[in-house]
Amino acid sequence: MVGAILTQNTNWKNVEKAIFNLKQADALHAEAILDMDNARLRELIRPSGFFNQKADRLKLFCTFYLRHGKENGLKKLPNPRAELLAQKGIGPETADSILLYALQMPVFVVDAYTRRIFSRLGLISADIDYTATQTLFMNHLPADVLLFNTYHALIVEHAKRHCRVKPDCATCPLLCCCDSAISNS
DNA sequence: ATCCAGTTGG
DNA sequence: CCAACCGGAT
Repeated sequence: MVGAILTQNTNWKNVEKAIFNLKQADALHAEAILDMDNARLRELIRPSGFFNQKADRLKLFCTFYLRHGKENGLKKLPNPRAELLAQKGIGPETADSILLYALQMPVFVVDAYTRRIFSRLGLISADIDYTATQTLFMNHLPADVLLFNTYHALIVEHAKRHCRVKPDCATCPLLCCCDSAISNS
């Protein structure tokens, strides 16, 4: 859950450093994060960028998390997703990441990579929003936690290896079925 | 449409 | 050196 918040618009490598810092400080849990003064927390999570905002968001989330009785409490809520979205600093992707990766609920996580890859392939339009993209995937896949988990991870990996902003199409495994493939380069 | 911000890989 | 980074709030 900490990772889901810290990785907002940030490279995961940087998030790992921040999480490592929290572990070293024996502070990778809600109580410790809340007990820490903000200056200290900012320093620990600094590598993940946007550290002022994220320190505040982490604390707000920890309060929310404890108020509902940690993981089990969150999972038992009538509508966990709506509760998460009501928190400042938790948007659709962060909420869904928490639902899927932390609470093991079958929710498909959409990110900028998902839309970039699939719009380039020609399977969705470029301006489709988060919810519509998510609905499309969930209407065409069985609701399976492990499948959604792996599928999203593979999308991230593919975007980093080939389907970057400046794409590397030459060695792309999806070259054959992509509308936007750049012939050479 | 802008701001938030340090880190990494090319 | 600089593009890019598993977004969200205003």
